[in-house]
Order: sequence, then structure tokens, then C-alpha cells
Amino acid sequence: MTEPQKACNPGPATHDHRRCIATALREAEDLCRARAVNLTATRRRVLELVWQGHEPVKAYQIINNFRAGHQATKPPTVYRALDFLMENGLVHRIESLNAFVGCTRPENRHQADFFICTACHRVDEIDSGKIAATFEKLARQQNFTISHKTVEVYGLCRACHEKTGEQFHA
Amino acid sequence: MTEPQKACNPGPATHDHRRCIATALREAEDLCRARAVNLTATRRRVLELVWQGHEPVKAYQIINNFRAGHQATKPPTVYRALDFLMENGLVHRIESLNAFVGCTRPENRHQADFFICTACHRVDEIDSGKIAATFEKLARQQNFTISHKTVEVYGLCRACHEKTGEQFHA
DNA sequence: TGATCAACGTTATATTATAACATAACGTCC
DNA sequence: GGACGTTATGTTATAATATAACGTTGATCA
Repeated sequence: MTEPQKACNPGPATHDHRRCIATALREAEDLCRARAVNLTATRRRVLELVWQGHEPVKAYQIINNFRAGHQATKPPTVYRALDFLMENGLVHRIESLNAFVGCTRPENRHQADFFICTACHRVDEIDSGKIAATFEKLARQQNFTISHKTVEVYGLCRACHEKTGEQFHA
Repeated sequence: MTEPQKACNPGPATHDHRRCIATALREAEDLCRARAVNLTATRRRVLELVWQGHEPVKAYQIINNFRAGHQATKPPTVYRALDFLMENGLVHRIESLNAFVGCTRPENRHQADFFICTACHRVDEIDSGKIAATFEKLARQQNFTISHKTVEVYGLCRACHEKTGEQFHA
């Protein structure tokens, strides 16, 4: 089962994705150096594979695509690297997809909420100040003390909405 | 691997859970009759097992506990029943746990958001009018068109918060 | 009566994730 | 320098979650 090397998904900002990858890797290196944690070759390679696109990537896609040089790898290696990357805020897990995406602003640690396009699969982090406030208010009403949350909102991103919109409005 | 037949989880409303189960099953029967869909013995039994408590139940717990009379059952049977129950709004899936909970108000179809207690594992549906509004507003700002969402908020329910609070406050 | 359909049974397997233990690479401290 | 600790990775096996594909049954009804 080889993976389709998917092109970067479309959108208003169709772009040179190699720069996204390069930026993500550079930021990761800087952060890890600053935090004195070890971004090993394995972890770096996994991060690179997570950043294949702005779409969620599955663990077994990473495992299958891993071979750098000629070595394959096995599940525990990749899951460990993903754990490291998540602990360090470089990658987020999308629970409802059992998949992973690169974090776009790892410099400030955060727990992220997502918009996920059901057409192109692009994932964007939601600016979640207001969401947090709304949840806190509801939680207070029933004396619930929030520790963390999973928020994954599905629908059509602007580009895909416009595209399918054309079909209906034309 | 036998499952611990867990007692109903605690809370301010410690209660006779048999009534919860009976109510859920009766409502399910009424709804299915009204909708002219078929609540078979298998589906009813799965619903009953989902309602073992107010905690999420895993598919394989259901499979292992299924034997009514003396017959066991196999994964496809249970997953199909769960699909039926979800389609009919009688059960919700908790994505971040790969588990299922009975719906407390199946009479009006809805897509639910949850508070999940990390101590007693009780799950409560969030009254989500305000949440939906908040998300819609954010979505409009970036031209995202919402279709559905996964919202699972973790923390301590009132009862558990009070319990652990005691440890810290006095 | 035989065509159709919904539900369920059965077998096999795909997909996701982790346990448990072994090894390697490196520093450090006496 | 060598015994030890620590961190990361390798290796083997298996656990846990989920579905594909196809067969059977029993009810309904033209």
C-alpha cells in the first residue's frame, strides 16, 4: 500500500509548500535548541512527513513513507517521535481522524481547536480565545472544571465553498 | 478479558440507574415505532449495554458482554447495531475515546457536544446553543461553512471537583 | 413461488496503537 | 578507564479498534 504523494491542497493561498516545510523544520530546530530538547534525525524526519501538506497525516502513512536512505522503520519508532513532537507542541493530533498535523505556531504552547475542510482536507487552527471563554462560561454554570478539550469542526473552507457554490449558483 | 461491571458513577444525583436504562429503552422503542424503524433484539441489547452507565462504553466491551442467553456475538454485529443507533440519535460516539454513550434526549435529533469527567468518567451533553453561535461567528470570519463538529471537553465534574477540592482546601 | 429486502452470521483481514525487552551511543564520576 | 546512568532507538510480538466481503435467514408481497 503505497501512499499517493498528495500535492499540497488547494486554497486561496496556493503556495510553494516547500517553504512551509522548511519554515516548520527551522522553527522546530530553534525551539528545540532553546528548550534544550533533542530533535533527533528520526524526529525531524517524522516532523517533515507530518508536514507533507496542510492535511492530517496518518501514523502508518509516516511509517510507510519513512525510509530515508534505505532504512524502513517500525510503528513504535514513529509513535514515539509523534509523542515527542506533541509534547513539544510541534504537532497536534486530530482525534476524530486518528491523524496528525503540524502546528503552525509552535512558539507559544497551546492546545488547539480546528476547522477541517471535508473537501480538500485542509486543517486550520481556530483562534480560540472566544471559544475558550464560551466553554468556561458554560462550565461554570454546571460547576465543571475544564482541563482540556478536543474541538474539531468540519465543513467547507472558503476555496472549496466557492468552488461548490459555483455549481449551485451559476 | 472480562469487563468490570462498573457501578453507576457517582455524582450529586447518585441514583437508581436501572431507571435510566429502563427509560432509555422505552424511549428508544417509542421513537423507533414512531419512525417506523426496526429496533431489533440485537439493537436493543446493544443499546442496553451502552447504557450500563453514564460513562462511555467501548465497542469491545459490548461485544464481550453481549451474550444474552448463551450466544456470543462478533464485531460486525455490534458495529452495525451501533451504526443504527447513531443514525437514529440514540447513541453518540466519543471520538477522542473511541467509545459510545447513550443519548439523553433522543427525541430531538441533534449533534452533541460533551463534558467528560476525567475522574468518574461521567459524560454530560453540553447545552450547545451558545457554542454553535460562537463557532458560526468564527467560521463566518474566515468564510468557513460548518457542517458538523466534534466537541469533547475534559475536566472534573462538580462532584469530583468537590471531592478533590477537599484534599487541597482543608 | 420466487424475487426482494432487511438484518444478521461468518470468515478474514485491515488499521491503529502499545507492551516488553534488547541494544546503542554518549556522558560522567570515581 | 570502566562501571553506570540516561536517552533514544531497534525488535518482536500482540493488543485494540474497525471493516470488507460474502453467505444465510426469514418476512413480505407481487
